[in-house]
Parts: sequence; structure tokens; C-alpha cells
Amino acid sequence: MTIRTSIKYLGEHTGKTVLLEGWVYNSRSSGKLGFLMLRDGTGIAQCVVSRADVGDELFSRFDELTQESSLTVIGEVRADGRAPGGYEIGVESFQLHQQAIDYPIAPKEHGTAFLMDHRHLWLRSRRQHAIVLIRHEIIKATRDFLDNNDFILVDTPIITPNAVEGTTTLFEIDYFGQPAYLTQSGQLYNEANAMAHKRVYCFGPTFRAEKSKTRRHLTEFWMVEPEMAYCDLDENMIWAEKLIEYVVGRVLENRAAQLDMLERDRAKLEAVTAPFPRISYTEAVDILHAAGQEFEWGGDFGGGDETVISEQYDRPVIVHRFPARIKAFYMKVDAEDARLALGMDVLAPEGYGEIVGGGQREENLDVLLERLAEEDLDPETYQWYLDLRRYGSTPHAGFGMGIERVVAWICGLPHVRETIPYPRMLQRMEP
RNA sequence: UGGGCCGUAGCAUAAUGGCAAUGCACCCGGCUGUUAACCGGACGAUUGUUGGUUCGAGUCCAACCGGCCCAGCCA
Repeated sequence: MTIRTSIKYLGEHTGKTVLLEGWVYNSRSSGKLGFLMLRDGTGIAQCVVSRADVGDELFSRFDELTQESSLTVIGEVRADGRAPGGYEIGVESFQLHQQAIDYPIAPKEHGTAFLMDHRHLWLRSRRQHAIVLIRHEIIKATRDFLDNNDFILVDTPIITPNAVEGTTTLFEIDYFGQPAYLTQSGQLYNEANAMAHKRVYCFGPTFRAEKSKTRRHLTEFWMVEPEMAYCDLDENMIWAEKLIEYVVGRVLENRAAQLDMLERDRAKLEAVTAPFPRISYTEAVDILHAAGQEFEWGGDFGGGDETVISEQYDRPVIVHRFPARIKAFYMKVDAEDARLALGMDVLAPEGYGEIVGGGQREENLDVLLERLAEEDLDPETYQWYLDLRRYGSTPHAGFGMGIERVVAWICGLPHVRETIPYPRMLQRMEP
């Protein structure tokens, strides 16, 4: 009897005849023996076609198995030390579905531009396959952590009439004659949802029209944003820390093979355990000065500054209490120092920079109105948001975690363009 | 948006201002245990575009187009 299965389950079927459906990853042959590396999305298996076993007629068709042709293979599973993975298929028959002619990506090195142009095919390669699996694990672990801690997923809109961050980085669209924008953050809506459910999160794409060409920026990226009612800055930092610790642990537990495929140093990830060091913005500035960096108190950290700070530690570091001037209007001012806002950033180690940003929100209506005026924002467009301070306002806090930057860090990738299947960047919208 | 670097065969690279070369892929032939298989053969280029300097330009100059890296801004 033939068992229809997938490559990841081959070990359960030793000695049995199975049917596999997949694509040719690579093939090579000698006069009477053919080796086919079959890729089926769950793994890669070596299939051996022997002329003596299948006959001249079928063996002559081995040549049709060009790279990335699709086919079904039937054969016996056997344990064999010579096969990558430890198991191979002794092919009894195979049926070609479609022969791929001149597949563009050779098992050879290619330039970035060429690979990005063929992103839809590049995703089939081992390395990209591993990255997508780790991305999946990170997203699933994030949601499991939040779900298991009484957070409710409450979706926030993608089309919005107003901005959260600076207005220079918005994508504007025509909404039936009215200007509208693609969301930069679900945060304002999250605050409303937290007043209904206590602990909530949103998870979705966000859009920033920043004209930045760096290894850490996409114009479309995915962000998970938890928001908690009756939560202060200290508790907020604990949630962020616990989330990151859990996510890294899950990837180590379930995707070690993929990390090894990417040649990621797992010891660096094993060090990521709570508690993370916490330093104030002012202490961070001292670190920069001690390292000989030019930096004036009151400014925002650049990529180089973040690297210097994060290099002091073997795990993520939380920087808190920033100058209020460089933070958004909704951030609560520190009661102990009016120059400071109760914000926090989590900087990943190894120079990967900011992966989380958040803080405690201002819950006082009058203070919020003042801050809106200071930032030259029109209170009229924020009436529904201000209602949250009129009807049962509470201390609350939250943060956003950028999925692509977390994937880049955990995978040890040099650029975020490989962390998302179809990256959207300043100079690229296709495929 | 600034600064730097780069565009040569399907892909990756080489070529002092002087015959555009090599490897891989594709195609043909050989090989019964290959691991990005190996061995032999064949095919494949208006050197990103336009103009200029020169006896002569892939190479030098200018503009444009495209890309990479760095910076600013951010997750």
C-alpha cells in the first residue's frame, strides 16, 4: 500500500512505500543511477533512481527532471547514512507534472538585485525557506504569549483620517474625494480597545513613507502592539521583556535546525533571558560620552548610537525616560522631571537596534490638550481619542514590536529585506 | 534627501587606453553512490543609455537611467 505523505514525516515510514509530491531542487546522474533532490515545502529528500530497478524506459526520462520541475514520486523509504537527512527514497516510479525550462536561479551565488527581482522564486531556496519558517514561529509565539496572558486581539483600521507619528511619513490616499492615510500604528485605537477589554493587542501591516534607504527600514512592515489599561511604565517594560524572552525561547526550541541553516550563533540567543538591563536615557547618553561619541542631551539616538549602547550588553537593553520634546504628544510626562516622557525603547544586541518602542500614555485630559497645542495638532480631529480621558480615564501603557526587525535580529540577517516575503522599500515595489 | 561606490554573455567575475576572457547554468556525449557530483565538447556579448576626448574607449570625461553601501528619520 502506498502512503501519501510529506518529507518531514519520512522517518515514520521506514521500509514502507510512500508517495511524495514536490519540485526538483537539484539532480545529477551517472549512466545507470540518478540522484534527485526532491523539495516538497516540508523538507528536501534524496530520491535514488536506479536503471536496474525502474527499467530503461523510465530511467531515460530522468533527464526531464530539470531544476524546479514539479513531479510525484513513489518509492520505498530507507534509512541511509549517505543521504542528507538520513533517509532516502528508492524510487519505483515518478510522474512529471510540468517541466521547468531555464529556471533563473542557479544553485550558485547571485547578486542582491537579481535575487530581489526574482523574489517570488527566491522564496523556494533553502535559506529563504528557513527565514519564513522562523518568521512564522516568531509571529505564532508572539500571539501565543499574548493570548495566554489574557490579551485580546482587537483589529484596528488600516485606513485612517489622522496621523499618529509625524505627518511627513504618511502615505496619502484618495478616500472618495477625502484625503485619508494608511495607518502608521494602531495605537490610538488600541487605547480605546484597552478601555473595553483591559489588555488588547493589534497585529497588522503599517505604512511609513519615509525616504530611508537603510538595512532597517521598509515602507510596509508588520507590527504587534499590545496595550494595557491600569498599567504603568515599569509594568510595560516587564511585558515587553517577557514577550521577547518567550519569543526567542520558542524559536530556539522549535526552529534550531533553521537557525543552524542560517549559521546563526545560538549561544547569543540563549543569553536572552529576563531581566534585561534598564537604563535611563540620561545614563545612555553617559555611555555614549564614555565611549567617545559626540552626543548632546536632548537629541534622538542614531543607528550608530544605538549600536554603541547595545554593545555594552549580551541581551536586549531597555532605555527609558526620554526627553519629552522628541516623543509623541500622547506620551505621559514624568512626574519627577517635567523634561522627561515615560517612554521606553528596547534595543536588540549585536547592533540590531530598536525592536520595541512604547511607553505610558497621558491619561489627563487637560495635559493632553496642552500637548496637542504644543505640537500644533488640531484637537478637533482627536475628539474621539480625547473621550477616552473624559469617560473613565485610567493609567495605561503599551508598546509596538516591529516583526521584521525581530526576525532580522533572531536570524542574524544583515538586511530586513529578507525578513518579509515581498518587501516594500523606497526603490522597490515588485514583485 | 545628501555623501561614497558600482553597471561586461541567463548568472557570478576578469581584462595596463591596444584581439572582450574564465567559471556556473542551458544544450550534446561519457560515467552504478552522487552530496553546489565529476570528465569531454558546443553555444552564448551592439561592455546600462546618450554624447565627448583619442589613431584607438569595457577602461578617461559629462549627463541621464538603474543598483549597492553609509547618513538623517523610525519599528
